[in-house]
Amino acid sequence: MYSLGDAAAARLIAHLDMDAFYASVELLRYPDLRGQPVVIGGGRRHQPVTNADGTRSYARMRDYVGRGVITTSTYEARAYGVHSAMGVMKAAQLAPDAILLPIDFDEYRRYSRLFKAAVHALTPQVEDRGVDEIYIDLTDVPGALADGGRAIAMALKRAVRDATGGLTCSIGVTPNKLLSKICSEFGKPDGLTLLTHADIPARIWPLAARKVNGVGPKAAEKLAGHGMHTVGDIAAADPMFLVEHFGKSYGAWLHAMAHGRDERPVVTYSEPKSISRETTFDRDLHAVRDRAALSAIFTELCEQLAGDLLRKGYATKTVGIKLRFDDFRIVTRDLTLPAHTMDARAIRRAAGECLKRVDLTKRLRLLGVRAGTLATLAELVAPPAHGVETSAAETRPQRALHASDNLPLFDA
DNA sequence: TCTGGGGTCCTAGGACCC
DNA sequence: TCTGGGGTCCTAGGACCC
Repeated sequence: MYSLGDAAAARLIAHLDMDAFYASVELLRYPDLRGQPVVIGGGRRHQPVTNADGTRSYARMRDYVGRGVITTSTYEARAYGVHSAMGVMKAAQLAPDAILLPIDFDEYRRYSRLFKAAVHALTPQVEDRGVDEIYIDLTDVPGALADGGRAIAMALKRAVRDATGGLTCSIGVTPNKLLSKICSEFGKPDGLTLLTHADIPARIWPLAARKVNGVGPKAAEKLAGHGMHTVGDIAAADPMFLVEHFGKSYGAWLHAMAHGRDERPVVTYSEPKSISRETTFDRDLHAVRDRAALSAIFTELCEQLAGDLLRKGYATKTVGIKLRFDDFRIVTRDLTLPAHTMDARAIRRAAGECLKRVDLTKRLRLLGVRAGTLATLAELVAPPAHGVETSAAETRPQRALHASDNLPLFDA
């Protein structure tokens, strides 16, 4: 049954964020590093070495050479000014003696499954937001509305810790996702913050606009240009002014956001919209001079993408490419096929067509291939109402693509 | 010696159809 | 011959997030 009151019904939403997740998982494996500045990132060429006497030797930041960036770091490393997305080479200038560990996504995914399973067991309404964070709808948890969610949140923190062998998380509990996401940052690590609408002026308005999920560097700069630095500044602004300068959609969102309004539901399941593979080269490559190397990389990306599609059970109808030039300019091209496919050769052929539409004078830094307009194999076999037309032949995986296949690529 | 890889959503113009 | 409007698909770019 639906009643008009439903939309306005008070909710209780949690945002759970694992503390320095990748770094914390590494500390479980290398407890001797606890308390030290540790940085995760940079690729795979700096594995720790176990010595004959059982001790371990680790790579130091100062020894790194390459184009990798920092994925995350321990709080001790952050104290040096090191932060995510910073180039490792640059970060090494700030913390040359910090330990550098390679990224091990398989291990982080394993711990991700562990903590999410623990949360699921207590509260089934969970929305995945990547490996290290989730939203949870606590509205229907018995007793939660009575204490603002404190008891269930503490139970969740305990469950996560027990399931992972000691990993901590921070939780924000508020009436919506927007506020909860902000609050999970408060009191990190191992934090718990409860907040209601009444707390917004005192606790949210003083925050820098950039702290809000959805206000990035560009928007923050533009807001600052209009004298708006804090969330409170935006809340005080005329909504018409915001719409005028930031567009109908984003302007209206800014106004609602600043007043702590957010009706987005917790979404427990969604199909992927696209799947992609991309790689940054060790050195910039030229379409003509490095034709063979580029062609081989292009082929491999298409094969990996086809493999991902097969493994996950999707076929694509829109194949796209992404290029990043040496000046960091990004260009994308895509092509919609007459029917869905998951065949590496068909994907490479389509990607090759896309490539022909790009001026390849400048050197390339990155190459990527993307599969969009996805359909599950079930949808292809039994088309839904507005049938995704295809034939069985196109859904059947075919032989692997070989670099020796003579395809018209990088024919600049 | 800056700046990874995998995503989502929005905008906007043109094609094409009714 | 002229005058509109709505809807969807395709493509390119960009902001933002983890």
